[in-house]
Amino acid sequence: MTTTLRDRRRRQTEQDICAAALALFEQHGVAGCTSDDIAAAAGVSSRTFYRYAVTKERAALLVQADIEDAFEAGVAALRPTEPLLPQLESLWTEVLRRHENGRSASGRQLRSLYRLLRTEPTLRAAAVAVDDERRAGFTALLAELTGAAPSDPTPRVLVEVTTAVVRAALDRWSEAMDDPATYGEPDLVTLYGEAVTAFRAMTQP
Amino acid sequence: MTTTLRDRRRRQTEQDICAAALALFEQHGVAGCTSDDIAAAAGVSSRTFYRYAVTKERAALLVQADIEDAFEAGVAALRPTEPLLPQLESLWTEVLRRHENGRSASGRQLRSLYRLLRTEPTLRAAAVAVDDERRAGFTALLAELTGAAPSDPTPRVLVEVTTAVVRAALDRWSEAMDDPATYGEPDLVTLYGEAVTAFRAMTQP
DNA sequence: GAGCATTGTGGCAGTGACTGCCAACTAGAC
DNA sequence: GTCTAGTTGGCAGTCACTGCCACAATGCTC
Repeated sequence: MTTTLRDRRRRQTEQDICAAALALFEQHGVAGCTSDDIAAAAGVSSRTFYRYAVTKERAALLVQADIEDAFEAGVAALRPTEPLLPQLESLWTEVLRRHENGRSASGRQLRSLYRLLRTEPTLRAAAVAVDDERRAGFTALLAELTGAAPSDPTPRVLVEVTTAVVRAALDRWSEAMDDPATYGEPDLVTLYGEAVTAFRAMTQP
Repeated sequence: MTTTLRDRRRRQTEQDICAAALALFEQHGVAGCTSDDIAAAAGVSSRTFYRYAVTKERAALLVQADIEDAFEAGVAALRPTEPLLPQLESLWTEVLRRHENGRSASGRQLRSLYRLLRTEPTLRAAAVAVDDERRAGFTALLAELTGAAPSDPTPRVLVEVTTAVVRAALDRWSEAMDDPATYGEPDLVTLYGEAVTAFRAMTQP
């Protein structure tokens, strides 16, 4: 067993905190509950709540850490000599498909989160902030992988643009949950595919 | 005179607050000064400081409001029937050129801000949050302008992608200021041009 | 399985960011 | 001049977050 007891505990309390935050945010709104409330609901002291969550809002964002970890791992496994844009696009497709499962617990939590993002500006602010941090990591990784010169804009543009398309898809996903009339059954992978198509259409007229 | 005295006062204190925030952030770091400090330096009470700045960090971000206002105005003046991507790209070029002036006061403040963004994570978090808010506005405007269906991903993708390229350029700009050895004389418009070139290269292999 | 090193946890006190409320003021309209 | 609406300042209060320290649990080693 490579995972020690401490590791498992750690992951467990992390999940507890995240679940508690999502539940309370949904029930009372972000402004309607305190960090102490979340900590208590997760069965943990206020102090350790902050050790895990760093910020009240970020507690709810822990669900998507897995996704971004998966993407980062995928970036490390790219083939730097072949065209990167299509590789990154199919990597995103793969990652999104694997995590969007509406039947798994984390899949449902992910939906909760993105529903909340539409109505909770402070939560959204936190989300874009962590997103930005992660992007910096992706960019550094990609730059190292391709051996690009530090002044070469390519890695940055690549990361910024591909994540921009993903963001467009995620925003539509959020919207679709509150408004199923306009969209049909909202399926994240499909929405991402449509965003990629729109992207292609606009770059090749 | 269409601008009333109140308007002028308002703009003045806004600039005072912004200038004070930038100065203190540069001198003592964001964590090294309180919102009261900034308010006092701007000659205003703590209460009205928050009325203008909303957030301690956002005080410094008021400099770039002009730029985003200019871009938004430009979006409203686009020709919806012609290809939008090149229009948006030249709009950004235009807007950046007009505001990057290193000799004007606001131009120097803009540089200060972007230098700070590299070293101050909380400031950067606030910056990406306001950026996100503005993008939502751009997207809504563009959607209305083109008369796209609400389920059409095109406006969103368009805004996300074009701003993504700008962000890549701005990040390199920040970096260039602290490291003039790697880059030559950092010129924002040039950097943006290079980012656009990289973008083209990666979409048309 | 006892003892030691490492890591995780809780409690507490303190700082400071932000808000609601109200009272005083000031520009603008007539 | 006066009335109205927008603007400001001063509290007082809440709550997010942090540093510090004592204590507990885990993992390692013999």
